Amino acid sequence: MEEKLNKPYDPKATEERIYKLWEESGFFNPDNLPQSKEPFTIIMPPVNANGSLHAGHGLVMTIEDIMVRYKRMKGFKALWLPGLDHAGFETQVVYERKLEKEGRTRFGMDPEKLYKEILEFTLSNSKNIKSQIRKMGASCDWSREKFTLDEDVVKTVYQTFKRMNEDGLIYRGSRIVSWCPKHQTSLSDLEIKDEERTDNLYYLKYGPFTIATARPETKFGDKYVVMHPEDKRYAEYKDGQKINLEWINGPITATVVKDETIDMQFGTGAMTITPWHDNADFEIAERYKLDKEQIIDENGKLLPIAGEFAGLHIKKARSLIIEKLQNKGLVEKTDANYKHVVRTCYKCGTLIEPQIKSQWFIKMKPLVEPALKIINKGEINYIPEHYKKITEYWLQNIMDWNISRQIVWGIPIPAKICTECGHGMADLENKVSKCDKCNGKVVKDNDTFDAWFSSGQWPFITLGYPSGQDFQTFYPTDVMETGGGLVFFWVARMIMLGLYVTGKIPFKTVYMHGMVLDAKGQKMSKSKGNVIDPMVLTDKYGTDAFRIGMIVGNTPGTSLALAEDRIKGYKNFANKIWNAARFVLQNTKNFTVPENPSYDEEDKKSDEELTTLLKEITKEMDEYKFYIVAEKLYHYFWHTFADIIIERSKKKIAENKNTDSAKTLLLTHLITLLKVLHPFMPFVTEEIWSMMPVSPSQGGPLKNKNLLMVEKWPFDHAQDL
RNA sequence: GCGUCUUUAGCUCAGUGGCAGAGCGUUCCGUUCACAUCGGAAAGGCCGUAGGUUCAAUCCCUACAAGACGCACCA
Repeated sequence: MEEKLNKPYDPKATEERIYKLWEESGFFNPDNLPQSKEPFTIIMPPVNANGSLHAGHGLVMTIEDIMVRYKRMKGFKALWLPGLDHAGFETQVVYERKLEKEGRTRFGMDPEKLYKEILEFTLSNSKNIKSQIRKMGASCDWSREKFTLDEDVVKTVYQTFKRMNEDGLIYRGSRIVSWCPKHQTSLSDLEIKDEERTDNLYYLKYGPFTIATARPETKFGDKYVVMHPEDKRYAEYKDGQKINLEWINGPITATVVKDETIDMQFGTGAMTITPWHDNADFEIAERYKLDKEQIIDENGKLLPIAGEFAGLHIKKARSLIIEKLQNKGLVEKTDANYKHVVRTCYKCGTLIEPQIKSQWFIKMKPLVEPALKIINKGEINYIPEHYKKITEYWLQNIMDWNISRQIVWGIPIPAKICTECGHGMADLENKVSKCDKCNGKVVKDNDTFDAWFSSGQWPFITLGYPSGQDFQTFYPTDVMETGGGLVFFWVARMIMLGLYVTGKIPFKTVYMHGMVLDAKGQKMSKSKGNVIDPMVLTDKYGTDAFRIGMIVGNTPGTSLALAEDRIKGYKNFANKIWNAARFVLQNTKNFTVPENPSYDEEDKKSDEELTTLLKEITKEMDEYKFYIVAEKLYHYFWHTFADIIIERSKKKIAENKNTDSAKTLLLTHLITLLKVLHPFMPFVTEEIWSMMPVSPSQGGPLKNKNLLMVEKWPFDHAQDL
């Protein structure tokens, strides 16, 4: 044992061996925990299987591991269920880039072949991810690991789809969706990035009106001119009035529409609408049952309605159209400094082209109401609290959810579509062969589900809903810990779907961590080149240093500037613990802690101080205030235990005065501190623990020894009462 | 435009209705004795601005400013 206690602590010689020890012990699996009482459950946010762990994952793994290790030591039947995410669109985009590099493209590829290739790609990457999760020290139960495309996951998702369909919560509708012309799929609001741009705003003559537009290339089919009913400038024009006028490709007849949503202050207060390619215009057209016409195809090219411009890409067409309008004398003026926000694909930056598409939608209202009710009642504890307000605000303004994606990498939607009337029917067993509305021919729906639809069901799916034993034992789960950015897209949806499917909340507490930024407080991004790889840091400073460095002072919901120096400082701390332990062990050889230890006065005081600390931090652990516990432990260990208690003991040992008191205090303090530090710095503490002598015949310091990870947390509030 | 958060030491951040805290960094001193990945000491802050509540405000309230993030169909 002594040979192992070399001078500096060496994480590289330790971590892999210790993790193996834990894993082989079986204690990651709550079924194997000794004397466990109530369950404590965390479902790991499924990690994108296609890449590597990033700094944010490092924080996730650390926080969740702290929670689960703490509860395990407190005697709970602690389950942390790991998962991997096929990450539908994300992964497909990564794979498409790979194809591009190889000079291939997914378009025209056999979908089955493409799916197989992506699956292979994902599975080979997932090994990497899993070893990185292990590297972080995550004490999750690998025997319960789930992948978002596992057979039973798909089965449950289908059941939910079917049930929602039967309950009338799902409809297939021709609605305007956000279409990425590059990736050839519709996207959810999450997958869209707003970008501020300065463009030309053209003032065009439209008969007696002047209309302002930034997108003249969409205007071919515009035959409605809309204005506010109270706009005095246009009082002479009546709702429904027809006006003949000269337009881009010749004379047309326009119809006047009066609508209150028009902003009289903007432009000229009059506008024409393009319902097929604009959300607002679509809404207006829906309200008044106006015609809708497609102008731009799925690739971003103009359709025959554009006349001589047909087949041109809209990017090229704009200037040509303006040129023609100018020649016709229809351009009144151009404002070159028009600042506005455009919507782009968050992956490729391509301008989103709204299109009307037939897709599956979920009616959100009936799902929102019960969710709002329970959130309002405070049945879900939000940390930090203001996320509750944010959630309520969002839920009150929610729109129906488009769950269809035109990509292969995902769970296929089990449905048939009528080729004649467009009606869609859920078809889990592949039995539907005729349209149940018009008796027409049907084809299989080729779309896949939005990955959030399945991950929104994650807490109960992973636990084997509806009949699994785990579902009975571990659901509702205790904590959902994830990034603040996912509060709507994932957390709110899990609450709604959890309530809908199981009738119960999916988790009692939502813990949201902030973003991990670079040392200067900038968002990390590949293009900026400021991405910090957690694996580089753990390799350099050790996982324990990385973990506690991510935690100290990092309050929930607040972003964290990750400076390397910060981690470096905690490497020194790991070493400090190591050396203090060496001192204690070397100086207490052949010493036995007496049954009823008696301390001298100052040692007694120190012993009481530790109890006070334990009381405080246990309360703070229960309140999820890890940032303060970590700091207190750091401080106490270094500046009280090492600087005061150890220094004091040196004198006593040298003078051979009150040595029993000193040695007892050293050992009991070390044992206790190792335990409470363990959730934060599991490797170094477990390693030292393995070297603590067991002397059963002499009654101490440890009568028998388990792994530190399943030792009892040294303070219990219940005893305190 | 709406919403949420932030503003405290050079940097990153805790914190409390009653002389302002930590880590890192800086300066000075110290190498046998667990650890130089160390020890000892020190410097350093009108707690964003302006009002208000209070015996007392960095903390509570109001306005403003700056920044971050989220939401939104302004053509």
